[in-house]
This record gives sequence, structure tokens and C-alpha cells, in this order.
Amino acid sequence: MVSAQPIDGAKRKRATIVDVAKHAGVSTASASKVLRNAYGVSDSMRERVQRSMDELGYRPHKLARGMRGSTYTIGMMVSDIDNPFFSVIADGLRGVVHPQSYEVLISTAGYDAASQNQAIEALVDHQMDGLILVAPLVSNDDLERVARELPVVVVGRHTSAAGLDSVSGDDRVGAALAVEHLVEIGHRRIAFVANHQTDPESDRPESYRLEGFLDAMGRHGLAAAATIIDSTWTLEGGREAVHRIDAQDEPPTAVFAGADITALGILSELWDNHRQVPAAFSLVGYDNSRISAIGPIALTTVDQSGDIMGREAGRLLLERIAGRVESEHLLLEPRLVARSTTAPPAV
Amino acid sequence: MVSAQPIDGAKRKRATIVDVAKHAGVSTASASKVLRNAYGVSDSMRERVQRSMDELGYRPHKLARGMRGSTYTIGMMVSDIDNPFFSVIADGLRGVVHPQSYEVLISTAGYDAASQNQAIEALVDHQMDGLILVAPLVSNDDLERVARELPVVVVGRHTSAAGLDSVSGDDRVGAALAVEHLVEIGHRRIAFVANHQTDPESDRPESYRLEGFLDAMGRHGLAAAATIIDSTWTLEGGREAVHRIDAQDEPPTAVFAGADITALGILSELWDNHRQVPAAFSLVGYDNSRISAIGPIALTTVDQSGDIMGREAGRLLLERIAGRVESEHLLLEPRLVARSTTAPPAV
DNA sequence: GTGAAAGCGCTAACAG
DNA sequence: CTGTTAGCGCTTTCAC
Repeated sequence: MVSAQPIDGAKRKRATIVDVAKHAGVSTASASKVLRNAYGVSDSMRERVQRSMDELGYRPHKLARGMRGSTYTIGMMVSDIDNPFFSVIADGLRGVVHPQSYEVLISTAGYDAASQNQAIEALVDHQMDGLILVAPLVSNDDLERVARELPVVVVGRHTSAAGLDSVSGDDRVGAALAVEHLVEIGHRRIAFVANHQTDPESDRPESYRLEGFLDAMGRHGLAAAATIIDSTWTLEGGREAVHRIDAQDEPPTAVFAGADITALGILSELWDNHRQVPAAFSLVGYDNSRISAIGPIALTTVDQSGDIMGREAGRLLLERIAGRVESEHLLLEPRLVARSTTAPPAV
Repeated sequence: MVSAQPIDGAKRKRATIVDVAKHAGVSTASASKVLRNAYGVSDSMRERVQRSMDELGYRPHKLARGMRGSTYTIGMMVSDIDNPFFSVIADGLRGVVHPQSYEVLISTAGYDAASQNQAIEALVDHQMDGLILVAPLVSNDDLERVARELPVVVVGRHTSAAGLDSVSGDDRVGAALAVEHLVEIGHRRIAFVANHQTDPESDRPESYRLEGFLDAMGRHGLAAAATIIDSTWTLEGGREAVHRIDAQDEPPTAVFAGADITALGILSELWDNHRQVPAAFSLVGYDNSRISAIGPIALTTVDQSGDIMGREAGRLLLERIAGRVESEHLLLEPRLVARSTTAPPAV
């Protein structure tokens, strides 16, 4: 009354490592070693087990692996799946981790700290081997807490949180690039659309871009000609910004939108009122999202090379999974992409 | 030499169900029942266990749950994270499954059957409770194979595969809508940009849209005025289509692009050559992606209400997880969104 | 209504 | 170099 035999004809279950081991006539431990490319297996055994795995169509059970070892899966948190910038990052990331037989699973988290924390927890609960957090809105404390549990790389946010890596664009330099370009073609009165959607924390890109804008204006003796338009970095925020800009006593001849999506909103609102860019004013975005290149848009913008960010983030994360403990913080050089929304002022 | 006491001061581990049970002074089995809202627990016990969970900050371990029961996670496969249509679906989906305490994890799979199959396997290996497959490019056989393993809902593809549900737009009707609109404002010579990027399988949206286009043209006695432009549904494909259109003996006065992204490519190419829409020809897209609404684009297009698709897909999947076995196939009514890229022909 | 005990598929010690 | 044996945290019979 001990031996249990599988009832054939019933829904055939997936092969397990026990089946493989039995089929190859070895112990499960050995089969496991082959699976993990671990040390101490003879070539003949490796081959035999491999063949059994193939024959049985064996695929390891991620969950079971995760219970003891690792899941070979890395989790990526993004606010929104529909962000061209995020998608480039994801591509870059996959490019470096796939060859190492890691997979990427994405969790979309929305734009508030609470739901982002929840999304991060979900990833942790799934026993990911490491996390890529893209432009997270959670506090540094939260970041550090997560980083104590598993390897974390933050992308697109200059964080001072300890115990994790980060890679982001040099937003200060990027903003300066936009200013230089506008000043060079003759603009003086320049407005910056600031993002105040979220709890302003000093290490967020928007803060650095604002700072970079103000510094650059100051360097050109244009501190007095700089205006800050308070809005949010969304399509709707861009539309609203137009009205705030128009309400100025001396309207600017150029607007630096801070983000492409905001610039798009501005473009839309102007268009609805039969106004043109750069006739109404010159416009610069930030991100060089794919849309910005589309003919009728042709937005002048700042590129922050998301693909490289993704690749570097993947590299750093793999290193951390492999055991590195010192933090690394990468700052990537942005570059200006001049298109048709900027022109010399009308005088 | 039996009692083991946790060494305090060491890195505090996450609370497990054993800790909760101990803390509440009940068995792990009971704790588990409370966790799962299972039958047969007294109110007093439920309350006691709940409090212990809160106090210990207990979060169940997805992997361990998945080993025996379910992971309360549903997997979503998309070709590309950067597709506005997919993102709306994802939002709709989350809207219905979150309240039931299910999470969504996304895997991006690219545009070929092989890597999509791989992405699907990855999701299965993670023991998802169900799968949402968005516009999958894999064969019906593959779909059925997966559907035998776990609940599956296909979105955006009319599939005849057995054992799964599907929800998609009525592409035939959508294409007809575009034709009606163009014919109504006076067009006769109309071109359709067809997608031949992938192995043409009869149940793909592109086939239905092509069919719908030809049928509608026929109904208006315009079969001879219909042209098919062979290209691919990408930005680049749209650009190329322009040259093929120009090469026609009698160029069409209107173009139905089959997808917004293609229309965007067309718009871009025209713009680069200083040609305008609808002056050069009227243009209709398909999808009503967010970009199409942006002022300078203002693309006339067909909306297939992705949010409803997402919601319905979630509902169907939950039903299937709950045990439904009969297949359901939903067909959603599309609707035309007329904007500025269509106008009566120049005569 | 509640609890004890047997696994889920895999990996990690440790023996041989 | 290979095999035995405990678990990982949870759910699930099945007794009580």
C-alpha cells in the first residue's frame, strides 16, 4: 500500500525534475545541478540529463525554484505602460538580461506613491531576483527598504537612497541644452513649465530640470527674463499651461515644456485656437519620444537615450544579483534634437 | 535539543503563515483559511487571525501559494509595451481584476510567433492563474495548447481556437465605417494600406479589415475604384506606402491606412515633402490611439474602445478561472471618429 | 469548527 | 562526482 502509480489516461501532468531524474536514471540533485549549470557534474551525466529534459519537454517550474533558489526573473515597475520612454528602456533592459536567461515581467503602477508601493510589493511577493524601478515616486525610505530585501536599480531618478544603483540622464545639463539652443537663436523671455503634480522631492527629474533651466538663464544674464509656469506634466497640463502663458504681462517668446507630453498638450491647445508653432512661440520638449519625430509634430526636444539607460540598468542589476554591494550611480549625457518647433523670435 | 529559537538581531525575516498562526494561537491551517476567505471559520477566529496578520505586517508569499493553490496573478502578453491601444486594454483589465484582489503582470513578446510563444511559456511557468493574450501572432494550435493548461482570453484577434474566450472589435464593420465616411463626403478612388508583415492567417484583424474594406467598396459599386497598397503596419510602412500610392496611374483621393501607426507614417512622409493632408488626399486610420487626437495630427480614425475590451476580457477571464468551460466570443462595435484628415476631394 | 500532517517542485547541505 | 535528505511557505485532505 505504498507504491503509487500514476494513472495514465488522466490529464498528463507537466514533467518535473523527478521525472527527468528517473528518466535519466540519476538523482534529482544531479538533475538540478545540470539545470543550474552548477559545479561538479560529469560530461556524460550532463549530456544524459540534457537529453532526458529535451525528450520530456521539461520546463522548470519558476515557483518551485523560487522557493529555494532564484526565479531568474527580474521585475520592472513603470508608472504607465503607455510611455514611449519606458518602452525604450524596457527594450534595452531585455537586450542585456535575456542572453543571461533572465526574463522580465512588468508591473504598471500608476502615478501615486501608494499604488507604486503596492506594485513593488507585488513584484517582491513574486520573488523576483531583482527590480528595475523606473522613475519611482515613492520615498527614499521606501526605496531603501525594498533594496534591503533584493537588488534594486532605479532608472530616471537621481536618488540618494542607499543600497541601490541608479542610472538617469543629467537633467540639469539637458535643461541647459534647451536654454542654450533658444538663447542662441535669439530668445530672451523664456518660460519653463514646471511639474507640480506630485509631492516635490528634491531628487526628482523635474526639480533638476527646473534648476538647470534657472541656472542656464542666470548664466546668460536672463534671470529676470525667466518665468516659471506652474502646471503638471500631462497632456491636459500642457493645455492649461497655454492659458497661464497667455496671461503673462509680457508673454515669453519661447517655452521649455519640461517633457514631451506637456509640449504635445501645448501644441494641441494652440492648434485648437488656430495658432501655430513656432509663430506663437518657440517650443522645446524633453524625452525625444517617438511621437515628437512625426512630421506634423516635429518637436525640438532633449534626448536622454533610454535604450542606453535600459542596458546599463540591466548590467548593474545583474552585477548586483551576482553580489556587488557598493552602489553605482550613472549619469548619462543628454543631447538636443532640434526640429521645427523652434525658430528665432518674431522680433 | 529540539526547541529552536529565532536569533534576534539577525536580519529579521519576513513573517510567514506559521508566525501568524503562532501569534494568534491557532493552527496554520486555520490561518490559511482566513487568508483565503475559506469556509468554516468562526468569526472570533477570523478576527483574531486578521489582527495578527496586521500586527506582523504579514504578506502572503505568492510563490508558496502557487505551489499548491493559486497565485492570484493574471499574466498579460503584449507584443510591445509601447502601443497606446494595449495600454488602454491594460487599464480596463486592471480595473476589473484589482477589486477581486488579482494582480496583473505583463510580458512583452515582440512581433514573431517564436518569441511570443516563449513569453507565454514564461507566464505559464510563473503559474499565473490565467492569461490575457493581446493580438497574439501564434498559431491556433499553440493557443489551444496553452488554453488546455490554464484559462486564456484572447483580445484583438478573432480566433476560432477552442477552449478559450475572445473579445475583439468588429473589424469588418470598422473598415466599412471608414469607407462609408469617405464615400459620403464624395470620395470614389480609395486605397487601403494592407499589412503583410506577418504570416497571413485568416483570423487576424488585418484580414477582416481588408475584407470589410472590399465589401463596403463593392456595396457602393466601387469595386473597380478600390486599390490595395501592400505594405506593413508600422511607421516606416506608412512612409513607404506613400510612394506606392504616388506610383498609381490614377492616384486615389483617399487612403484608409488600416492602423493609426501607418497613418502617422504617411503623415510624416507627406510632411517631409511639404505636402498636406487632406489636400494631398484624405486619410483615415484605425485605433483612435491617443496621439491621433493631438491637434496637429487630428487624425480621422476608427475607435475600437480598448477600455471596454480590457474590462470584458477581465470579466471573462475571472469567470473562466471560476470554472466556466463554454467558450464566449465577444465582438465589439467600433465607431468612427471624424477629425481633420478627411475632407471632400478636390474634384 | 479546528488542527496535524502530507505534500507542491525544486535547491542546498551533507554524506558517501 | 553523485545521491540522500531536509526543508522553502503555503494549501489541503482528513481526523478529531
